[in-house]
Amino acid sequence: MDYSSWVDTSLDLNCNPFRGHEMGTDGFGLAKEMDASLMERPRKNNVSVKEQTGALVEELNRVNAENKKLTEMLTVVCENYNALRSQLMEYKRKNQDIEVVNSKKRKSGNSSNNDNNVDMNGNSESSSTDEETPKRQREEVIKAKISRVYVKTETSDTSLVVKDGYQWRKYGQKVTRDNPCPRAYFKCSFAPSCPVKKKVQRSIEDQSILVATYEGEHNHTNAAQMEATSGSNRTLTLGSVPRSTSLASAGPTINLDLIKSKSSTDVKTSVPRLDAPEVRHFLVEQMASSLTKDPKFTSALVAAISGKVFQDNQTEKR
DNA sequence: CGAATTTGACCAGCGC
DNA sequence: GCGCTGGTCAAATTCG
Repeated sequence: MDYSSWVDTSLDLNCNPFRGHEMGTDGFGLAKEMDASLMERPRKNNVSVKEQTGALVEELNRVNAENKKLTEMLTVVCENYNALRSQLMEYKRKNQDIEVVNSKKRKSGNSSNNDNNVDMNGNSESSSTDEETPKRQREEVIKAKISRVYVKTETSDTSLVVKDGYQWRKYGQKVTRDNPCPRAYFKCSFAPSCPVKKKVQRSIEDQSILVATYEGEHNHTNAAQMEATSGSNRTLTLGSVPRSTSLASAGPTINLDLIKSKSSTDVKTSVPRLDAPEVRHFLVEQMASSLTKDPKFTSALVAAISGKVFQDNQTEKR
């Protein structure tokens, strides 16, 4: 059975490791169990309504327990992620200091695609005491807000499109020296005044991975935030430019806003509230759509309903 | 027909 | 100064 389409909303959480058979790691074992119980129900003609109600209540309790467990696991995952991230920040900062000393000769404005020399605190290192024009200062501010996102795609997919919830207009494409795959240049077209640019190029090591480099900060709200509740967009981006470096699977990605967290001390404030009504609503919709998209679930539902109807007809005739 | 994309030309920065 | 390279512009083309 292919549950891959369900993985999207379950975040790969194995919510119920105790139920062994065929559960996989999709976190939707419960749905399948309900499914099975629905299938069984018509056969149990002698089961009274009371017993059925009791079973349903029991099932509901299990759903609640599982939901609680999922929430707890999600919280733990978020906490672990934050801890790891702050460690990574610390490590990068230390590396940065060393690298800056080694590369003082380099001009500050020369940042190629493979240049990882970006201060995560939003400060661009400049050792020169030259007078700086406002234009140059502005450029440095923009360049300081650089983030990179890795998106895994199908190798057959030749388009350089990274769905991140924003609207982009392609304004150029170039083959660069260090990578035979062309690099595409995008500008944010959601707001005319938005200064954010995006470069997308396939990774030279793994051509199935798209490397999207964001420059600048959006000065408007995210289009995905507006579309999220409609359920049409499977990408949930909370906040502005995704600051995190993520290796997403082919398909939907969940980008968490990390740009506002300048230090590890305020990391918690940047984590989206999982109990926020918007997020809950979105998750519920995604889960519902995941269920309805599965043909086996719908066919089982149809079988269960028709079985129930058939059963009712039989009892009425008696 | 308007919007989006493509693509060759152009420009600026850098190294030699 | 010249060539190379990355980035941007804008006319041409394609697409919905």
